[in-house]
Amino acid sequence: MTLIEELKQRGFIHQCTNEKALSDMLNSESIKFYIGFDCTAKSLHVGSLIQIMIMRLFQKYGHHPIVLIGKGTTKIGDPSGKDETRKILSSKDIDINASNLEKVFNKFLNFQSNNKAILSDNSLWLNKLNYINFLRDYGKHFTINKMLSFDSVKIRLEREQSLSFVEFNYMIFQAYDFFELNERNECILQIGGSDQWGNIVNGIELIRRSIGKESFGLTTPLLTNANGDKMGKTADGAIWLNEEFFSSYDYWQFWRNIDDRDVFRFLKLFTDLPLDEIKKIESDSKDDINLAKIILANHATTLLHGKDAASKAKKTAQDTFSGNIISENLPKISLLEKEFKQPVYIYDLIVKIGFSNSKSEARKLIRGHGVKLNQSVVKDELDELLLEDVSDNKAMISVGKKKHFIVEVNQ
RNA sequence: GGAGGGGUGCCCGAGUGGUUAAAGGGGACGGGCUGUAAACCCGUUAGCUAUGCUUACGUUGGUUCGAAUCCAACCCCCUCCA
Repeated sequence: MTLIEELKQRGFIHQCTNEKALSDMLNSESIKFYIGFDCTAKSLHVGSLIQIMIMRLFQKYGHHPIVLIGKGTTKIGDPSGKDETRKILSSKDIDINASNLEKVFNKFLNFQSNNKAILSDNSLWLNKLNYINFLRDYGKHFTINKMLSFDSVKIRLEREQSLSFVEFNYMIFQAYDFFELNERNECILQIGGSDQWGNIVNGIELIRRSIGKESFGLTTPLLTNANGDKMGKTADGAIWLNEEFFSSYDYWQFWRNIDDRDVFRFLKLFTDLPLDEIKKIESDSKDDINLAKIILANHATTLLHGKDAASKAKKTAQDTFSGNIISENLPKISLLEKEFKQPVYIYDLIVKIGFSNSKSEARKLIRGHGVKLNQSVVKDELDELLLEDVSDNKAMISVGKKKHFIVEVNQ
């Protein structure tokens, strides 16, 4: 099977420029390609995972991924998919975010092999641009007429929301990134989400117009779940990929709880399992789709957090959902016995562990019968945790059906 | 610089002097049903030292017994003109 065939069967391709020529090239030589990641957030989230997985697959077929960290473009802010101006981040925050991103790429890509992945950063060239020279050399290749026709711009204008000149320039810089990578690293392909199509095509055209070379673009579908919602965001926030912001257990749970209709699509996108094996899983799990969800959760978690974390998460889930076993791996609060001289309010503990943002919220949860102490519903919002609730030094408090934590009491 | 329109809770959006912590919708969370699913039904959706108190309708000040609502100044956004 060729790379393009596998990409298609797994559902990675949304649009592609000159597919025939690209496909021939991918089959005959090892190429360099890039995907850009801005560092506007403290971590990547699941929404970027499809981009990471496609890089992984390309690398498996012998191609060189270039991970372009957008330290330069982050200073501007991509208007695509945003209906309001982004906050301007300080250089320090950008650096912190960038290093968090790098940690994740290290898990998915190989930075050592022959066709090793390369990390690049567009502030290398963007920071030293000279405005006049830049406009003369590259600005002439862009027409306002065309720029105005881009969705990212059109939507802002239609909604009568302001689009600053700074943001308006984003697409030019992204096009220029491609040009620079083409010059520096012979990068001939840019991949991105479907919302990046316009920006990618701009880069291809800039390369063609300024130096007459052909380059390629490929977009992945915008990842939505079966309800059509953008993937990766929940009320608590995004499904972060860095463990310090989103635990491996929660990550496992995220995949375990995926919509039925998404399971096999996601197995193809987010695991390394061969396609025929996925087909087999599909027929094996006809009677119990939850088996397939567990496989998905195991594999997706293994890729990001490792095998141990995945099996630990699985075990924790089995323990907590199947019975009364209190799993060791749940989040924990430690208290001393003498602290029980003062009332230990259950709502306070819920806030402490981070399952609720305020005491009021925690109390409302209790009022709505959403909180359990050792499997039985807490009836009064002012109920305290008492020493007699603690057996074997432990008590378990549950918020909803899925969030649990342990209170450990020591002498 | 001129003329006009606008800024309401997580988001959209109603409200033009009084039981308005603010209709309605969306989202999210909790409960029920289930399979840790979807759909559906119900509830919650500012904070706190909690049956009361404190914040809240761009900002600041004013009028009033009482303001998201009226007045003034300022800030920001949009449209048109220069």
